[in-house]
Amino acid sequence: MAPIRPGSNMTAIASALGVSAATVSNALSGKGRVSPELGAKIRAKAEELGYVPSVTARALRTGRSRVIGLVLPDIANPLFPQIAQAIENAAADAGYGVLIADSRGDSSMQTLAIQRLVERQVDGIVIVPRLGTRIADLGCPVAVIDSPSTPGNTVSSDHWQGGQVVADHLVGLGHRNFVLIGANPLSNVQNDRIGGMKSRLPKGARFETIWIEKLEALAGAGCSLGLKQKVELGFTAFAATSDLHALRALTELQQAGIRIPQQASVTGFDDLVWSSVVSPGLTTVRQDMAAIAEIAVGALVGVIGDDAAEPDAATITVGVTAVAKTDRVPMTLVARQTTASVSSPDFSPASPALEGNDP
Amino acid sequence: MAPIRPGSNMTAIASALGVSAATVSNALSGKGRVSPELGAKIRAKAEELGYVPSVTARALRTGRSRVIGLVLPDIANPLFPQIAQAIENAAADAGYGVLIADSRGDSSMQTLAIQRLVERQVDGIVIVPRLGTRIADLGCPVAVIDSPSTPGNTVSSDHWQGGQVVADHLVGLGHRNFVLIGANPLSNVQNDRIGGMKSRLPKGARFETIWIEKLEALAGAGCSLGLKQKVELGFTAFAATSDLHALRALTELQQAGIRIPQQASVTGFDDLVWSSVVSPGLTTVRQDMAAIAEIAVGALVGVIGDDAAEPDAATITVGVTAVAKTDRVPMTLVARQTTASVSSPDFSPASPALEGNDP
DNA sequence: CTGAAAGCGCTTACAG
DNA sequence: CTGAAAGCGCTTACAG
Repeated sequence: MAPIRPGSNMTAIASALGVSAATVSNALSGKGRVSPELGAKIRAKAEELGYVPSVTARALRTGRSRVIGLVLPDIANPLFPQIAQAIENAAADAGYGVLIADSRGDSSMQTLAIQRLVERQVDGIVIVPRLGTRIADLGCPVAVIDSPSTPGNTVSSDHWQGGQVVADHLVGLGHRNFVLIGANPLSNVQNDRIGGMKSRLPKGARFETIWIEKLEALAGAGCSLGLKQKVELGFTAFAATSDLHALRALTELQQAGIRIPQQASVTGFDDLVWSSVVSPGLTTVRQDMAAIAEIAVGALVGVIGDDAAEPDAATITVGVTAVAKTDRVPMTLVARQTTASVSSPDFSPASPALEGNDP
Repeated sequence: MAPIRPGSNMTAIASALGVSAATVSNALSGKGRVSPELGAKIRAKAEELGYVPSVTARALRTGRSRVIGLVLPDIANPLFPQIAQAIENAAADAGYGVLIADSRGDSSMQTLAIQRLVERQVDGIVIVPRLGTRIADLGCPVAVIDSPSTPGNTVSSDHWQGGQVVADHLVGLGHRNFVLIGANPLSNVQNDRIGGMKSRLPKGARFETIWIEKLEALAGAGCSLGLKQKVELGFTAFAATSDLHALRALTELQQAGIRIPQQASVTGFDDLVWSSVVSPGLTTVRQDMAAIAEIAVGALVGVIGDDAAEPDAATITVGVTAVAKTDRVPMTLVARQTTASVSSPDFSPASPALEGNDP
């Protein structure tokens, strides 16, 4: 097969104009000094010939590919579209392409997926690490998106604050009896969210936390989280650490004949696609992915730098973590269940007011 | 910044062994004839030095980047994770990387996103086209994933057959009164799915089709599809062309106090993440994304070819469509609502049996 | 079987 | 301000 790219290269422009390729390069990059007139002529000719620079040649020469990699623990994660979109946008704005990696759901494949990226000579990698994973030195700059509670430098939403926002909203609706629903007690993100929620529950509020790791396992008939019983026990607010769990709670409650939001409120996190589609809509908290992506990509680009690759093997930079400090990006409430018929803001259940049964 | 990659290149191996770079290249690629002993020595030394080939240099020399692009109309599409994962896997198996493109939700940006990909010299592009979009000649091989009903060469699930599978399932449960729910009457995919469903409704069955394009608009309080009334009119099966619409139907029915699956069955399409999480689970139809991705990537790789780029400008290949024929990949039912209390398989509604009120 | 040479398209010191 | 030269790391005819 013939080459895909149009035939025009710097040499073509140079010879068409009787100048050198170096001058064309200088004119087009604006780096070397070129007379205004010649510069204009060169740019015009480039335009005329439909010149498209060869990123490949540039990469070979400069040692920078202008591509970053994106790694998620599980590409099937419902948050992936939001993240990928934000990263791609931020990268494109910075002149970078985004190569994706998938570990095929297998934890042990994650390293291989990252390695494939490195072999493709990405200039840096954005990683949303698998739960509990420490990212090894990759030999290239890395930006980690994770909870601020995670050791090491990360960019992240302020999940704790997000939890507070949800709790404030629920408390404002009059709720005093909370069921907090999490997926994994080892997740820093989820612990932050739950911690933030708890921190805003008023004196006398009652809460209970349930962790449900394998949500799909409940799909079988008869399986349930027992949420109906919680309602019978006087719980009225069901606050999940993810929209997926909130969806489970919503449908299970509805299935049990509980009216939402009249008898109970359900909230989630992340404003995933279905939260605006279910009836009633899910109150949730949205991450500012654009801001997170900008910080992550910006940090990466900063470390990658603009200087050319000097073949100075002695100073090979290994395992740079690009994000220099822990950035916390605020989250915003998306309230879709704005009413609730909780008896009164001062309502206390018949059972003694507990500070919770949590460990 | 110093170059990221380890210092070892072919020249390093060559000089360490006192041979030429050409021989190293031949030994490592297995293309030129090299004596078995020398070949082994070279491979050992490469291993020892931690040699990683420069994809950049190879790309510059061969004219092929070994990267393909992936373009979806809307990266926020809930099917995106499934597709991206499948394409990435198929591409990795074929030795290709995957660069993503995003049009930022803006239809007019799609062309720009594709152009960015082309400028990065991808060897080919996999496109899931925006509704009604014809893909212009891109100057590089393209594989289109779309409905088989779409003009031109495409790879696709057999959406019609998928519709039949759903209908067969519902009919088998005893349903005779169907509400078909689609998102967009202009979508070939959805028309195929609905067409397939209709084709399997038995004589005397009644059906009605409703199209609901802006699902999110329903999130507001009071908005509804009026599904409760449908139940009152005797409809028992609600079959949507997407899990997102099915989710809306499920929650709206539950919200209205209808018991699922006792009083009505709800089915969707695509086995999106929440279909196994809601209560009760959604019966749905799964696409074989792995097979589709393999066909798409395989076709692309076939067109890209193994031959080197001869600078034969006269035969620049423009707008190749890589997929040579319309492939139809069968879909499989995922039944999660396996019971229904429809009076009897021969039950006919009081109202006259219609062939449907559809145009 | 092995090597010397050219070249993919660009950028970057270094001269002029 | 402009150009000649070298080189990023590889592959591919072509000689030997």
